[in-house]
Amino acid sequence: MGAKAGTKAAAPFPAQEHDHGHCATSAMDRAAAICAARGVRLTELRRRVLELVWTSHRPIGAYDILAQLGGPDRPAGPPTVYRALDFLQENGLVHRIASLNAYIGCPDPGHAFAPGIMICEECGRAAELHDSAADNALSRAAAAAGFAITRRTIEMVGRCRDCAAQAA
Amino acid sequence: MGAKAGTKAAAPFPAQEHDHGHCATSAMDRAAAICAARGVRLTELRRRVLELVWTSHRPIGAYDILAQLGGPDRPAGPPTVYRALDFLQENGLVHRIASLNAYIGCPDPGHAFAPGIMICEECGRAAELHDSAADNALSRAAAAAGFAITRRTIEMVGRCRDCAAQAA
DNA sequence: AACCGGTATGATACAGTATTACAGGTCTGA
DNA sequence: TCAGACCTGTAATACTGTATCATACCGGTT
Ligand SMILES: [Zn+2]
Ligand SMILES: [Zn+2]
Ligand SMILES: [Zn+2]
Ligand SMILES: [Zn+2]
Repeated sequence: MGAKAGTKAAAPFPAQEHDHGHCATSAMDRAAAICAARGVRLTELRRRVLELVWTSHRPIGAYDILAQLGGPDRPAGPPTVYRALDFLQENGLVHRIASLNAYIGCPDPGHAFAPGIMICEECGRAAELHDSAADNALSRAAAAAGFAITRRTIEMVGRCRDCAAQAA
Repeated sequence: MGAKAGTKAAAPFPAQEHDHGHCATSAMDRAAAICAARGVRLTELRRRVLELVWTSHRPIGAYDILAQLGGPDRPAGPPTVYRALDFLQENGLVHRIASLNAYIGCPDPGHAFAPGIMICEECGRAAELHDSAADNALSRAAAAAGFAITRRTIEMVGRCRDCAAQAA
């Protein structure tokens, strides 16, 4: 049951045993295309940071990225990674997760509205949730309180389908 | 549509010119009642921290509280205020706002589910939003993705009714 | 080629937020 | 009273993010 989905709605959490190399390379391809279309530069540094974000489906902290950027011998400075992350966020290629102080690659850059983020406390993976019914309900409720939303953050912690199945 | 609300739904943002002393003292009264009912101790330190949180409807940072706890001469240590804030959160008396690293007093302790938080970028005030339709829509959408929510964070930045009226 | 403005990166220092570890104090019930 | 749980103080440290200034790169112009 669950996903009745008239829409294609790519499975939010990928299968446990998937070809993650494909996730990563296709994310890099999409990023290159988007940057080209926007006329912004996906430099070597930004590419490396994005690759590090995409090493798994688990959110990664800025300082974890930092530690892997220059090797243990020649560490980079914090601004280096924060600037790259800012660039990637501005172009919708990564999302920041406020409740974790961490970053996750966006599997579908270009979506208009900020997605909800589901975080599995079992396996540590995070995935996006897009649902117009929930968006609309929230907007309506805020509007009823006289509040006009300009940005929002929705982060959910819980248990993903795979981990629930494994526990049973 | 929107808030059909069979519930009373107190106005989320208080009027600009309200008797805020009343907000604060009634919050302290509710806190005392809740702690008594739960058999936990609302100590002097915890009471002072809660009062500082309630000095306005604007979220306040832990270090702002810290600075006001012992005067500028004898500042308290960070664990002092963090422990008090942890206690207040556990008992539902304050909420943490992840996107601001700040804390806000809960005007209605005891509500079962975590509220959404509306943050006005104009006046800086924050208020809770409770809406069962939005809650349900989000829960349904997550369930459709096979995700079971145990905690959630919903934070909205925008413009409150008062500030919108003032701008017009 | 030499120049130039805009953009990106490097490097250092610092600010802001939160936790760990340990010691000492206070309350409460047996 | 005494033991044990709970609460607070203090110091040190870890984690997260910015400010500042200097240098390097890139693309277009002369
Ligand atoms: Zn993958
Ligand atoms: Zn999981
Ligand atoms: Zn008030
Ligand atoms: Zn406002």
